[in-house]
Amino acid sequence: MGREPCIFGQPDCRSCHVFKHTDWQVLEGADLAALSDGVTRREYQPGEAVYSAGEPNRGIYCISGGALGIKKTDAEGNAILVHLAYPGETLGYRSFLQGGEHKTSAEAFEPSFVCHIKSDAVRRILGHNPKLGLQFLGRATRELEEAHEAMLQSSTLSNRARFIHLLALLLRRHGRRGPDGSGSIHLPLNRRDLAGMIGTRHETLSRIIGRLEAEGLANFSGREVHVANIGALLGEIGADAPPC
Amino acid sequence: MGREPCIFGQPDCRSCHVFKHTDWQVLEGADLAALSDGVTRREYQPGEAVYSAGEPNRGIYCISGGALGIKKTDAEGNAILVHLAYPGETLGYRSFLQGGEHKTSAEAFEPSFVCHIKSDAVRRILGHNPKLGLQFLGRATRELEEAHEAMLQSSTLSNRARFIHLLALLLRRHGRRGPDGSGSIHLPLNRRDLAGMIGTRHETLSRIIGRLEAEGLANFSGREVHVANIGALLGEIGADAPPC
DNA sequence: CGCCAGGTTGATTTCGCTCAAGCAATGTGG
DNA sequence: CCACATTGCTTGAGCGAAATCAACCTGGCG
Repeated sequence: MGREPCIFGQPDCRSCHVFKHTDWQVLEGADLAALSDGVTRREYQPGEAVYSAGEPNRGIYCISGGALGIKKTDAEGNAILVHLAYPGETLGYRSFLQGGEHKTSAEAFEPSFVCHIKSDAVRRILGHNPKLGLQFLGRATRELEEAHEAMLQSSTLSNRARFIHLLALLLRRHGRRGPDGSGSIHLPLNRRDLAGMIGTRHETLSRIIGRLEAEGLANFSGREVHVANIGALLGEIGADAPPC
Repeated sequence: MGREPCIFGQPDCRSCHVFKHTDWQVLEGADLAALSDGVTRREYQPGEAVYSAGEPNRGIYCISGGALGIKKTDAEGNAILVHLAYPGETLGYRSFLQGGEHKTSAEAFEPSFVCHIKSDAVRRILGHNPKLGLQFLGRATRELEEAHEAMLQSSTLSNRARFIHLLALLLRRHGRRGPDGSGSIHLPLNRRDLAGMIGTRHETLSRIIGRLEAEGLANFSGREVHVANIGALLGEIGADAPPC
């Protein structure tokens, strides 16, 4: 048989295991019922797109399991990864609100479960319940801050320092950390996407990884990474600054 | 005598000349009155800060005249300009919503008039009128898109191409354009800030400018710029792409 | 077996940063 | 009115980081 991309019926948001971490947690009563009525859950395999840039918006998505990447691509096909999305996050609210096409693509990095919510339902709730809009607003401002932080980093830090930052972040999210300051991780991304996250080419990333291994700071074997001393790794980037 | 930084009393938002371009345009009746009650207008001279990174948020701001720059600075003092703000725009809503300190600084580039709105007033309106929150949400998503666009550009385009983009944008906003495709502008920023907008050093920008002059694409004399053929300038960046 | 995608490595060159000096305009105090 | 500091901008030399082009390796798969 093998895997079939299963489409589930209407799950009930009230009993969803991530409900209290979502933007919808502020809803009650009729709004909550209306939400559940507009929801369909579906599984996505790695590499599969939830939506792609250029498509018209068809509603909003909410992640209930897995990990997704939000990519932006230019006319020449260069792609950067602008965000990693995890369970509880809302996707596609931007194009939903601006009423146009998706400007980014959302792609599963692991087998993921994503709920689709009908436009009508969201629009109706947004129109009379200020709380939901404020939740979205909070999400948007946090993402904006993340983007500004990335802009600052990309113009002040070296590629090497940015990659170390990224690695530390992925270790926190996806990794297993030992009590001795070590950590292991199965990377959810291939080298190209990893390079896209720090705004460089995959060849350059390959060299950076080679250097980190030579210095004994980390072991890479395909997507498996082992870091003996996370503190030493992070010390690297502090030491990048002038010893003033 | 000379100029004194004048603080005006409470202007009436309903009669403000930019009112219909602001986020507040959706307010009516009592909300509008409450807004006007919470407002103070004040003039800022070039270089003066409306708020600075690290300060606690004390309310939000609305620009009624001039031009401001939103800067983000890191620990080493490197600064980038993340946004140019014009009349009608709302400032400081991010830290206001997240309840913390300002993560960016807002600085006048021209003599500017900015209204301050008391936190209480905004919080009260946001709590019961969904429309205002949705306006803010729209603003946040547009800024987010702008930030993502900048991230993509900074990792795919050369400094030269980014500067040409910026120049074209400033020409649209601040410049006078002739019917023959020419354009003139008095730059609202010094070289350092200009460099900060494209994520490079001022020396590098200076060289880029020198090259553009040598190629006859633009004339720079201090902050005065004249472009003979905007089309040719923009053609440059299209031509940067491989002639495939 | 050949093909292909993902990854590594090498050689070369371009780009932009750093450090440093120089220059013009402006302001300041004696 | 002159010596002097200050600020904003430009220029030069040298260097290092990273992009580019290209070859090559590896494991999976029809």
